[in-house]
Order: sequence, then C-alpha cells, then structure tokens
Amino acid sequence: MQICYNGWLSMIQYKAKLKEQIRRVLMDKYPLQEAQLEISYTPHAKMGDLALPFPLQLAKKIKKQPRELAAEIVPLLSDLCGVDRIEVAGPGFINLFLNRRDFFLLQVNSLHKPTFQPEEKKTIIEHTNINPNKAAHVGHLRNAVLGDTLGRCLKYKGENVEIQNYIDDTGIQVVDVTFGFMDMEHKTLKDIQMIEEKFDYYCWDLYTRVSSHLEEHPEAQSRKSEILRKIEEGEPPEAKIAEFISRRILKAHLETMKRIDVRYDVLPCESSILGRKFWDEAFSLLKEKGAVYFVDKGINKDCWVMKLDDDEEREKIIVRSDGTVTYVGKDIAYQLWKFGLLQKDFYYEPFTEENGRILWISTAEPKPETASFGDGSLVYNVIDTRQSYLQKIVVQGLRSLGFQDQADKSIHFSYEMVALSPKSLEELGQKISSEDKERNFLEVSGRKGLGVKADDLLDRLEQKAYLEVEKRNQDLPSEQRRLIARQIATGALRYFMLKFTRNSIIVFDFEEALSFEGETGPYLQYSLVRINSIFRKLKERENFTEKDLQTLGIDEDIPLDTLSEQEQEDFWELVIYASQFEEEIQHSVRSLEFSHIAKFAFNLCQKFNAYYHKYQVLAERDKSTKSIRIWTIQFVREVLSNVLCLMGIPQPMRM
RNA sequence: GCGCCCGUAGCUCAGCUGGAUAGAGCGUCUGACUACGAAUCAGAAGGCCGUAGGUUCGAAUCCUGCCGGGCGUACCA
Repeated sequence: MQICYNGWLSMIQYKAKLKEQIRRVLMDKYPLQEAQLEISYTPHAKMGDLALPFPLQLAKKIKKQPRELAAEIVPLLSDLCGVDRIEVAGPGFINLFLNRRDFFLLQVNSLHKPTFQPEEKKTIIEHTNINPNKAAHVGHLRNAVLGDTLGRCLKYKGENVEIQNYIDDTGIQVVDVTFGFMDMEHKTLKDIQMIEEKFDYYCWDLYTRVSSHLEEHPEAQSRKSEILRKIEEGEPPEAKIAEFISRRILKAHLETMKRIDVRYDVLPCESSILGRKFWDEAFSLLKEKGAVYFVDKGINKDCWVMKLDDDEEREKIIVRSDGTVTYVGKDIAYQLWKFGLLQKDFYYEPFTEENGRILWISTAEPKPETASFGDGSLVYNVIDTRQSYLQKIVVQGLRSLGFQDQADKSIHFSYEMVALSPKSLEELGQKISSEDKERNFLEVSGRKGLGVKADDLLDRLEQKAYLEVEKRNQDLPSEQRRLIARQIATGALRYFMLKFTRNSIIVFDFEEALSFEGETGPYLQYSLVRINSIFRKLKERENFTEKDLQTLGIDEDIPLDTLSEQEQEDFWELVIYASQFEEEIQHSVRSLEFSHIAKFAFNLCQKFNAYYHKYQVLAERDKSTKSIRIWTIQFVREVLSNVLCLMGIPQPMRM
C-alpha cells in the first residue's frame, strides 16, 4: 500500500481525493458520470466505513447483475490510498475499509484548516423583523435562531455575511398602538416616556385592547388612516409618538435577542425607505416596465396592482386607493436596495454600541457618522411560510424589472410557525373556547395577546437552570452560577428551535421546551463539560497542558492495535462519525435544514457519552492507550465545540 | 374552488437527491453512582411508515387517486 496523503484532509477533501482516484481508474472502462460517484456511509462499521453505491446504477445502464459488476470492479480499485480493504456488499455496494491510523491523523490535523471557499461577494440575511409594537414571542425566537444559525454557518464557510433586521416602524401595527396610547389612554408623548414598567409588555397588553376596541368600533378606521398618513409624512405629535414607541420596543427586542446571543449588523427602517424615496424610485421602475398597472374600475378601483404569474385571475394590490403603499410594495423597494439595484443608499447612525461593535440604524437624513450596507449578491429572507405568497410577489417584482439573476438569488428561507397546545394555553391562564379545545394546536396571535412571550420563557429557563446549577455547584459564587444558568437557558432554547425540521409546526409545550434531559441543548453542553473536566483534571493532577497535547506523539505512532478489539471499534465509531461534521454543515446550508446539525451534534454526544462510560482516561495506566484516549476526546471536543458554536449554543466550563 | 405543507412507535419527531435489518427523545419496565460529574449510561417492550394503485432489481422516500389535518389565497404583515 502506497502512502499518498500527507498532512491533513477533512472528510470532504478525503472523499474528493478518493473520487478522483476512482474516476481515473474506471473512466475509460465504464460509462461513469461524475454525479453517480457519490461516497456514502455504511449502516454498520462491520460492513466497512465508506460505501460506493454506483455499481447499482451502472449495472442498470450496462445490463449486468449489480453484484457481479461490483465484483468485477473491486480488483481494479485495490490500490486506493488509505484503503486497507475493499469488498462487495449487499445488493452491489462496494465498501471500503479505511486505514484507521492514517485517517485519524489526517482528521486531527485538519481541524482549524479551511475546507470551504466563499462563493458570494456578499450574502445578506434578513431575519427577526418583529413589528415594533409589542413584546417578542416564541415564534420570533424561532425566526431569529434560524436566521442567526444560517449566518454563523455561512461565516464558517468563509462568506461575507451581513445580518439585517428590518424594522417596520411605519406599519399598521405601530399605528394601532399609537392609536391606543393617544385615543384610548389619552397619553401625551411625555406620559408615554414616563411609563416605567417593561415597555414591550405594556404594549403587548395595550395592543390586544386596541384590537378588540377596533373590532367593536369600525368607525375608528378613519382615525387610523389619519395616524398612518401623519406617521408616513412625519407630522407631530403622531409621528413623534410612533417613533418613540418603535424605538423603545426595538431596544427591548434587541435586549431579548441578546439574551440568546443573536446580533445584527444593521437595522433598515421602513421609515427610511419612505424618507429616502426608495419606494418612489421602485414605483417608477415598476410602472415603466408595466409590472404594475392602474385599475379604474371594479373591486380594486383606484389601486395600482400587480398580476400574478401563475394566476391570471388574481391581482395583488401594491398601492392602495388612498395612495399609501402596502408592505409588499415597500418590500420590493427594500429587496432592490439589498441587491444594490437602487441608485442610492440609506444614511446611517449608530443605534447601540457594545464592546466597540456598532449596530447601525438607517436614517433618511444625513448624519455625521455614516456607514454603508446592502449591495449583496445573495439574499436570504427568513420569514415564516405563511408569507410565501408575498415573498413570491417580491421575487416576481424583481423578475418583471428584468433582474433575473437577483430574482434567482432571492431566497425565501421559510419555516413553519410555532403554535400553542391547548395545555400550554391553559398554563398561560388563557381562556379557550370549547371548539378551540378540540384542536391540536392554536396559532399564536399578537392581536389577541395569545402567545408565550420570549422573555417569560427565557426567565423560566434561567430560573430552572439556576436551581440545577445551584444543586451541583455549591462552591461557585452566585454570579458565576447566574452566568451558567443563562448559558444553559440559551443552549436549551436554541437547540429546541433547531431540532425540528423547518417544515414542522412546533406545537409549543412548556414541559418539552423546559427540559434539560434527553435530546436537548444542555445534554450537548453537559457532554462538552465532561470532556473539559477531564482536561481540567489532567492539568490539575498531571500538569498536562495544551502544549503537552501537541507533543503527545500523535504524529509518530498511534499503536491502535494495542487497544482491545472492542475499544478499537468504539474508538473508530466515534472518530469516523465526528469527521463528518463539515459534511453536515454543508448539507445543512444547502438544504437550509439546521436540524441536521442539531441531530449530528446530539448523536455525536450520545456516542461520546457511551465511550466515556466505558473508557477511563485519567486512571488509565498504559501510556499509549491513555494517549490515544486523550486524542480521541480532544478530537471530539474540537468538533463538538465547532458545532455548538455554529448553533449558537454557549459552552460553559462547568454546569 | 385554487396553491403550498403535513400524516412514521402511546406522545414529540429524524430518516439527504429511491438502496443494505425503519431510527431518536419523552413516557413505561429492568439494571448501573464511596464519580474522568447519574443533566449520564446499559437493556427491554412498542411500528401493515394514513389508504389504494403505479414506476423498478429495489419505495417511508418518486408519480396518481382517495381519506384526514394545517396554512395561504386582505386596500394586515
């Protein structure tokens, strides 16, 4: 067997090398397309490590028995680098047994080395986008966690990522709360500023009162229209009050998101889109191209509408009969700006600053300090699936303006809603009608005030985590315990939001969301804490440091065969699984399905915990066995730490 | 009506472009802590993968019909 790999190779690179060799050998003998040359994994380690399914497809093409064909190919592949053994398996797979020592070396050395290359000039992710008129709820948390995780993964890939949180500060929902303060509570701006209680919670309640008030008083519509117009045109006092509300709520939202370690680069505001006349520019473009047209009769009389590509019958209203623009209209302008397709940019000013990192907010007027955003080449909009229709219209808008590429690179990252079980509603003290009781779940409704507030949930998680930490870590100062409780709460919440596929409706259940056992974030954190504990004790007892790790002799010789047969298997199962982490990231990014990463991390921890129970590190007397075990857990530690980082799950040193 | 999505173990969910014996967690039952932390581990029980057809060497996965459920189809977002 020749030695053909040196240094380091991640699994992705390793497979690429294998494919290259296989192609070279088989190219002129079989009609083999590259696409078929996938390398997958075997269901069981006994069957080998990597599997080549291509004989199954090839057999069909050249009319042979799959197993026969595979048997015929096997001898041709006898010289694959790093492969100890190769055999036909099952219906006609070719399975490869890797040289474990060589492979492990390559993997360990490939940590912290780049496998990916950036593909985009700039990737923009828009997420969170909570209406700034009430407190954030669990549904918003799902959005933020998904968007934030996507951002982390793309950055890991090396992409230039810009995170935007769009603020609908001139929309109907802000109008409603403004109406509530002014017309129902008869408060002045000053009165509102004086409110001391948690402002987003105050507005949450106010908003539900406004909603039911408006249902009973349809005549208030005209007053609402007046408020909307005044806000859009910047007329006091309505405009000032609305601005104060939206900014103060926005601050609350940012605080909530900070609790789970979600941050943004820029906050583009709808008010700036109007103020900078982005919409006017977009509107004239749309008119020019005939993408929108004016309706002079019928149900949509006096509106500017857009026709839907796949439904001739339907017209979507873009400009209302009173001349105001719908959200979709402004969204088209916003999307154009994201791709740098408008002639201008916003102005900006710092909104918050933390550790020297400035979060910018858009303005319509020039400010002394400024920055530049937008002009991306790829755009992800993280918005729940109920808005698919509207997202389609936005993309269609780009297309009808002739921006084909940008339309293709506008990606609606859609996900299902978070709903509430009747049980959790009861727990919230909500009255539910008997007909609703029959249903499996109920939609969260901001209007009805039906929902689990994000901060409430996080408070409960922290509280529970604190009690657990207190039980186990009496020696730690309480401040430390608080920090750890927060880390656990964040880990639990973020994992919970990622473990489901985006297509599945999360029927929120307190017991499930508050769990720290089984398939949860804290399980992952606990696994890492255990590994870190071993290293901490190695240091305490043997003065073993990171430096010693480097010189532990992994490069020289790893005498795997000194281990028991069983241990060799257990070692290998852990290692080969851990090596797949970058493939999982790739897979997740391509499919926008982060539950893959979540499951991977969980499975890895399960394998690790089993290994941990079986094999001692500290107490091991045989030096080389101990070294191998140290390197094994070190490898797992690195991989797990990476993966947790991508999911935004904090890594406490103790818990 | 039309469009999109879902139906897998008692419950909550995985199962990638069709592939080797359908997997987890929770719950239930049996075991394992004078500890590299039991927020853990080992084991057991539990499944005509909604239903009927089709495509093929092979279907939980692809196609069609049906049944059951959700969402969307606003001059709300």
